[in-house]
Amino acid sequence: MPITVLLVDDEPLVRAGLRAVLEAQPDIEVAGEAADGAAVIPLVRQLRPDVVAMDVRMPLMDGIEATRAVLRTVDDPPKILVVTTFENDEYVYEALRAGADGFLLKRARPAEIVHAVRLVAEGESLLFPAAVRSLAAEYGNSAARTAMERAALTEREAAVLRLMARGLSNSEIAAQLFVGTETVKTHVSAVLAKLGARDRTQAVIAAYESGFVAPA
Amino acid sequence: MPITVLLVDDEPLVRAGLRAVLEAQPDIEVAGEAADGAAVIPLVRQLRPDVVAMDVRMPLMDGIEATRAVLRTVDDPPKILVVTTFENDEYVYEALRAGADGFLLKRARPAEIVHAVRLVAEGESLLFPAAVRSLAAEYGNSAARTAMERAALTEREAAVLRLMARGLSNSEIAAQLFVGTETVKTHVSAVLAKLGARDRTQAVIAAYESGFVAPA
DNA sequence: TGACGGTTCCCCCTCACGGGGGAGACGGTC
DNA sequence: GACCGTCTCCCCCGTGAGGGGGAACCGTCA
Repeated sequence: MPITVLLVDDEPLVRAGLRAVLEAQPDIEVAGEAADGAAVIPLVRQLRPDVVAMDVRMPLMDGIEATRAVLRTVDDPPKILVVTTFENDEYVYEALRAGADGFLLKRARPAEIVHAVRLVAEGESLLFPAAVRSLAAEYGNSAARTAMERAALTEREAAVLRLMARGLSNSEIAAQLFVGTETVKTHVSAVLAKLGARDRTQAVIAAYESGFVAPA
Repeated sequence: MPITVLLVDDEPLVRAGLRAVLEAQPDIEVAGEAADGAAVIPLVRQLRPDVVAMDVRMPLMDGIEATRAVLRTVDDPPKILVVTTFENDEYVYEALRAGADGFLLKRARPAEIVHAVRLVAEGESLLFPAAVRSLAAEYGNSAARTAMERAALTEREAAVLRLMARGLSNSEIAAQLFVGTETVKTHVSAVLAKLGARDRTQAVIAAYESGFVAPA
């Protein structure tokens, strides 16, 4: 029998995208959709999906509260796959602490999305960002890796570095993280100091060389 | 004949969503997709779409620059529909100033999305407030590679880019190549223009993503 | 209670960066 | 000869980046 999935996202476009990607698979079936966390519980009770693909950032009730609510009030709850746009979204960590089984980046390729759904359906839990990071680091060169490990970046600094490595300016990073540009500058300075980099270009190079971010 | 649309968004999920929504209409046809602004111009020339649905926030070349580039370099250009998550996204206003014909919120309902495409295709421009979102780069993004291939850097420009990708400043590159810093600046500007990069950091990212330089 | 690290934001300051021009020298091609 | 691309260098100019301070809030932990 197919894996049944409930899609929860406030953007119809994202729901349509997930539906298109998942329904192309013979073993996966989209059982229903919801536009907000508040609608999830009755739908889960009614449809009893195997997996809930849940956006973290939603109006009214976000993915964290919705995750908690589902796990608390439903017997034999579905696996919860948290969907997010940003790496290192602190909402994701909260959702994982709340009991979600894995997370999924919206920029993932269709094949990766399908893979993630199958994995959580089978009871595997997807790697935490930290695990992914250390895994990736094993493939980097050891000098850069140890530099990066010694760096011991905070969550916020790591998030800023990731966005730097995507070519974003300080003000763009600020918009992404919902903070002021002065705050971003503080984090950027901390990253540069910890990595021994003179400017953001050198920091991005270090990120690539250490495997902190990976090319194609 | 159907309205042909080119989708430009860095998130595969959003592209899939737009495609699903638009292709459900008999009079609309998705001619192609691109993950980054840098890939838009050749695709527009090749496919000659009626409408380009373009995300504003993209790595390497954002929707604003891409809009400018298309309008400047293509004869009989397509209508450009800017796609965004946030209302009041200053990027959207910039894109409209750059010559975009309308904008569209990602959280719009499918019917509204279809309506917007039909309207701009007919030559109407729509300017009601709304928004979308999206960001992030597709791993293994072919846009960077093709951008690099199309770039056709001269020997000198390639040499400068290699040194940029080692973290050298303009004056250090100048010393390394035994030329003046003004000369280096000229080459750097040429590299940025050819790669569609906004600054040296984005150029270095493109160099890594395209395999022009490889991590250790 | 107090210390501390992390996050947020503010000030002032300097300067390398990158865009906009222009220009001369060289070598090929038509 | 005229033309074009490449490489070299020059000017002015605005701004984003980054350093050096300081400060407030919060949770943790001793």
